[in-house]
Amino acid sequence: MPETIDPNDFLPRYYQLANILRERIANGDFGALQPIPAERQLEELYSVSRTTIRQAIDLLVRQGFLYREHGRGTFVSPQKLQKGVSELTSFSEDMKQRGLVPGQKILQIGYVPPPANVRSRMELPESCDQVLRIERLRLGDDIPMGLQTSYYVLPEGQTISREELEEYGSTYRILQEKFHLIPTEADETLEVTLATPQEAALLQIKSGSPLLLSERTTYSQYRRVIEFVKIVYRGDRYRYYAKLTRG
Amino acid sequence: MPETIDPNDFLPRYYQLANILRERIANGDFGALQPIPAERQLEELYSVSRTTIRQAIDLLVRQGFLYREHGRGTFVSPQKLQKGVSELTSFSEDMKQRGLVPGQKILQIGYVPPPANVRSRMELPESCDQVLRIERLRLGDDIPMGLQTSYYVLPEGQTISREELEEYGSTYRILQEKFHLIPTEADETLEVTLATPQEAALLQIKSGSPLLLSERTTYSQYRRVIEFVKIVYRGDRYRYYAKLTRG
DNA sequence: TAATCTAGGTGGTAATAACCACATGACCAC
DNA sequence: GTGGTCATGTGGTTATTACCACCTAGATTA
Repeated sequence: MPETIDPNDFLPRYYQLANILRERIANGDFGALQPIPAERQLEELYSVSRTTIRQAIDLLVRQGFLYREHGRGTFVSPQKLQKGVSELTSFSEDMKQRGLVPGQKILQIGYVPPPANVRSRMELPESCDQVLRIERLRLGDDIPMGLQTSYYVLPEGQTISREELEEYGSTYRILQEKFHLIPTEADETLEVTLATPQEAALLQIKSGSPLLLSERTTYSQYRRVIEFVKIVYRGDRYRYYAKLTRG
Repeated sequence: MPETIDPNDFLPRYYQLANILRERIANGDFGALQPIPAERQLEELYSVSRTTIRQAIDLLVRQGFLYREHGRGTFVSPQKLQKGVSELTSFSEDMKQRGLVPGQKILQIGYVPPPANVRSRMELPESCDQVLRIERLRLGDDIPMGLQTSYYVLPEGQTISREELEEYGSTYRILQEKFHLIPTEADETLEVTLATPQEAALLQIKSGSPLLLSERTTYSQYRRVIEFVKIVYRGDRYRYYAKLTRG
């Protein structure tokens, strides 16, 4: 990890600086609740303008690593707040963040005519009569965590095979590496349901057990819908985290 | 609503401009998916620098009203995305956003020694042996939506009376107007539970019905814990919304 | 006709300069 | 002591200028 800023790097300077500072926070160079150097000192330290310094700090503040106090300084957030505001993550990333090994068992994969609710949530035109549907049992440390049904509209003539899915593990990786589609934004709803006998059997719980139902529409960098994902999580194994801000 | 920027206003110019633009979006001056004027045009229109324009737009992008496309322009988000990213709201604000009239029935209010989980979530020191506990039935359009238990540590010698609570309606209003404490950030967890007989009776549902359990620790502008709130929502009446972002 | 180039638009990044608002601590007057 | 004042350091706001990266449409060319 370089500790200086390279003006010729393909990454913008404020982004490089944010990475450097994030690294230094992780290293413990700056302790929790302690101030980082003042903006005008950082100017000298890294030989960039205050504009750039502030852009980097803005980024880290939004990501929850730092907070500012007018007239006092910029400080390192306590550990537990260093999670990022409602970060969009795949199931695999989510599991890793929780310290579990993500896993999956593919139940079904194939093309289907989109159900009405899926059509509506994905803003599909009338003309679209086929979507890719993937149904998977999702595991954390090999224990069933949830049942996931996801729908995709892929670029003309493209598809995802069962083999690819097994190889990559994460659909987000396939979307990015094969189709160059970057999940950028999502709308998610959470509610409560009870397990149907089928769900219960797959999740290894009693029928009628409470489940946390998540439905998410994900958008690409082009503001197009990429996927619609429904996951029912085991109520006894899954807890949802959010960080909220105001102003 | 003024449509020009007053340099002498106590609000910063970028903030005034954000308000003006948000208003114009709401008015339909700029249609969904349509571009707003280019940054260099806005400079002329409102006689402020591009720095200020970009700060205002940044704000509206973070709040979900606009999105940018490099080389093309800045566009108005489709309606459903105009919700703001994981905004920290009080129960009352939440209900209003859903188009319901918030209500409450105060069940209990008084000082108690903090339970262990509350002590831990509020990061209370050993020495703190009394916290204000408020238990309320929360209503939306006069129908029970959830059961809320909240805990507060207030400034020395200060308190909240039942009468104040009934008058103000929202504890967030009391915190801001009486104590000048602004809820700024919160950590929230969501999980599933089943209604106890007591909860069921109050919420007018069957015992054992599924509930959505939210636990939230709220921080003030000084990064101090203000409150810890536990709400159990009726599973059949409440759905949680979140907007997630990446990068 | 179709592919290519190019001018001019858009947002993105960056440096520089100035001044404002808030917090703090040293100092002084009472 | 106590309280006010003020210098100084911090982040907050704003203007100006410049150039880069990307997109689009119209002109140009094969």
